[in-house]
Amino acid sequence: MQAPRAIARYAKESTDCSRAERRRVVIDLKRQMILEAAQRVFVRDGLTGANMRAIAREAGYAPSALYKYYTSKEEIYADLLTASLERLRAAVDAAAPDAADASAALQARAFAFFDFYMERPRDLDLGFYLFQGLNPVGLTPELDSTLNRRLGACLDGIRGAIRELGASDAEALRETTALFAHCVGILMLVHTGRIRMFRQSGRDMFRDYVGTLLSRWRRHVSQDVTSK
Amino acid sequence: MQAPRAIARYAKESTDCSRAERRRVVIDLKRQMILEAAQRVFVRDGLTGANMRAIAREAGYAPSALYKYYTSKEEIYADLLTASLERLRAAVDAAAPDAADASAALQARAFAFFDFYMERPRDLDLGFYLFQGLNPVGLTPELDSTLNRRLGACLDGIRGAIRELGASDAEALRETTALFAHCVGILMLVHTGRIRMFRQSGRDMFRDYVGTLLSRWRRHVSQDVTSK
Amino acid sequence: MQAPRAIARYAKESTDCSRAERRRVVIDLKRQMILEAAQRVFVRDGLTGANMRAIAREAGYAPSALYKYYTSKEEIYADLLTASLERLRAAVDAAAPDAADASAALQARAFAFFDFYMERPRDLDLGFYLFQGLNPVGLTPELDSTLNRRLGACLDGIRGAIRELGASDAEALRETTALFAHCVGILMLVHTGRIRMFRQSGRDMFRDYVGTLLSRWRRHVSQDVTSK
Amino acid sequence: MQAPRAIARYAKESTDCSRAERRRVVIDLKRQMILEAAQRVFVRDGLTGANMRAIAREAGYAPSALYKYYTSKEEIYADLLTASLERLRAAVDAAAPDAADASAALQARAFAFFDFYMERPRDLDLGFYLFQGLNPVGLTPELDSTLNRRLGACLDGIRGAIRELGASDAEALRETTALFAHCVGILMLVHTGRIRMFRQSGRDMFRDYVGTLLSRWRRHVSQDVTSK
DNA sequence: TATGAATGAGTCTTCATTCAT
DNA sequence: AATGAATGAAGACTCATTCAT
Repeated sequence: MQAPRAIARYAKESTDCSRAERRRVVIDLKRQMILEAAQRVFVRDGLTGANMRAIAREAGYAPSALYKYYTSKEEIYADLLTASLERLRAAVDAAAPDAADASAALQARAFAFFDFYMERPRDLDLGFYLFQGLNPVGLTPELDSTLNRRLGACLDGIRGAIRELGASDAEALRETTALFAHCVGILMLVHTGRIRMFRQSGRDMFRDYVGTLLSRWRRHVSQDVTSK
Repeated sequence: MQAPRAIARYAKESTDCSRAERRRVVIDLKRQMILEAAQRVFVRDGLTGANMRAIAREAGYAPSALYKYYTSKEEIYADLLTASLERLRAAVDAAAPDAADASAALQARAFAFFDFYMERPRDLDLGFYLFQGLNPVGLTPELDSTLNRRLGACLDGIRGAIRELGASDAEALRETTALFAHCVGILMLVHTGRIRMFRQSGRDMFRDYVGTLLSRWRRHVSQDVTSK
Repeated sequence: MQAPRAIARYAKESTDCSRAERRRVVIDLKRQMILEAAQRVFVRDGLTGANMRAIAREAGYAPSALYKYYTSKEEIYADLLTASLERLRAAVDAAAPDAADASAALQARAFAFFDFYMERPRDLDLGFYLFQGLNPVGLTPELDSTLNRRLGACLDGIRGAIRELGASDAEALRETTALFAHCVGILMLVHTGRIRMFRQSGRDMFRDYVGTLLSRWRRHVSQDVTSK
Repeated sequence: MQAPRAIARYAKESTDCSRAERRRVVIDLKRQMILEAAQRVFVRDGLTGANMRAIAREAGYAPSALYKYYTSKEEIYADLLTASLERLRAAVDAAAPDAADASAALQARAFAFFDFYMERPRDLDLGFYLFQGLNPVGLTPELDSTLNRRLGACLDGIRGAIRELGASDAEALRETTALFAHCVGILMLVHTGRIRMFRQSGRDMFRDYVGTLLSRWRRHVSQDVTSK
């Protein structure tokens, strides 16, 4: 599925045909295929079930072959999260491509974010595992900042929309952070099943929060308008 | 820490000196000490590092000796969380013993809750692990509902205060759940270090949230007053 | 507390009152009680389930207390088999107390033997375990010959009856051995469930064998008679 | 012993040299070698001593390496018994290839059976252990019936010979079962050393039994002849 | 006399990883 | 480029036994 795409990408992008370049592309392709296998295993068996054997089997490789493309399990996990964040960004960006109305854009993007994890508990797992449980070997400072940047990119659209609603840069950042935290909190509750104990709906709760957020800044906007 | 307390408890509570009673107390004490060792291992090495061998070593036992006091690893984990929730409850209850002012009580309790986990990231870990990752063997329905009840008890004071501010039962439950979620979300951000990326302070964020919550219901109260 | 009671019991049973003797009696009594507990555990849980913990629990002792009366698990097992063989002998002896008719006596005793093990698979287990699997520590030459003697005593009645049917000492021994072997073989088949595969009844097979044996020596008798 | 044979078998049987085929053969060979190591450990240390560590050591492997070839200890045990029964069948079949004379064939096969176990007490152990003590995990109904069939096959030749001597199907089955039981019983006596106590020779006893059996059915045959 | 505490050797099994080919 | 073979460290847990009290 992905492979032909990668080939296509290669055909398009690569004009020079140096041997090293070709090799690089093939390796990237294989890494991609391994990653997709890992993703399938992850979705199927979760964190505990996703071991090198299982990933290798799913990828059609012997376990040892994986080490040609990834130096450790942690590296695969890290790449998996990177890809996950990439998909998240795509989902959020796709939510409000033409941000005519800041308020609508904010809502659309926030829900895109929320729903992405709501529907993909394994991606949430992965994020938490990597962001906190990852082996020192795996979580290099470089990787950490890369992941940060990717996560930040996912939230940029939301922050932009809040700014458009009249918030300063600092305010927008604070609100975005709070929104992110609230989102994460609700997702944890849902994901661990604790939400049942409160007899609430995660999505309704998130809607409430976004509603409050919007009203806060819409009022602000009108006040601004009024004050002019 | 705990050991002297346990001894003190014994001295206070136990007036009869029956052998069985005495033995029970000693066993409880040892369980407590093992638990504390487990807690230390947990704090030092996290979830993955907290295996029976490490706990035994920390407690000064051979691994097999632990099984006199706990029938399985999961049981230790479960007790660890139970104790953690108990400490949490004590912290929250101690925060506003005489709830003269509902608003002040809410604030005090909410911050007690927040600060407890803020200062004890491993307790948070533990809660998440147990609430989601615990072995089917360990997380019996009974244990699950016990843990739920304990967590609920921690939040009861907060819910009560919100009700006193004029919220209905259902509203108070929703607000409490949202507060809990927000709290959890911020703690995750802090705990995973992601908060740095947003250049925010977790505690300030939480203060903001509680402030908004308070103003929402204080206004409500005054509206109530006005409407009368 | 215990002493007076023990003395009273002893006063009934024993006539000489030396301290050492008294102690001996008490120890034997306790050994007996432990043995009975072990027997119950054995019947309930089989060879694999019969560990020191279980035996101690059943006997109302702490595991370590057992070592005052038995120096090892193997010793308990050995005593268990000794007692089992004793019961077997009682059963066989009780089968034909007044051996008027040698043929009837043989039949009665043989079936007593067979049925004893037929109804008590655990005793069979025990016998095989001890006779073959016992730790070198447990199976001393003395014990071995004791067990042999006890087993021999169980078969004496049968051997005597065969002799009465006209067999010489050597012939009677050979026939008894063969009968014993046949009996053991059938019991193994029954006990392991293999008999089902042959769609036969263990008891019928044994009856056939005894029938053949009887006819062989009854004929012999009549031939003797005829030749006179 | 077996290894060269396995290689020879490969050389003979395998004309196609596909990689998979070759690999299959090597794996079979290694399994065979592990099996032989297990067999040696069994013979040396008996059932209780034959644990994975010991087998691995004997085979020149690390314990974990065995799991490439066998998924569990029980599987090794099962294979061991299967191979044992296979060797037994070969021994019995080789005993009277051209069954010209039913009486001679019966004798030859019966003794082949008897001698096989007489010379290999551990195979007997193994059989009993597996047929009764095997873990539920290991003794699946399929395995059970396979083992039954293999054991049955070993006795088919004997049963056939008895039938040729004039017994009906049912009679032949009964006699075969009885012969098997007798054989097992004697072997147990020999194997546990109890036979010494009776001062008999196991082989002589078995000869007697077979003699009686033969005379019973030979007479039958002549009676048949006479009645014609 | 009996106990509770504790141990250490042992059980099977899993898994990430290495290395010669 | 890929593999199969193999490893070693680690996992939880059991059990007979010892010893101070």
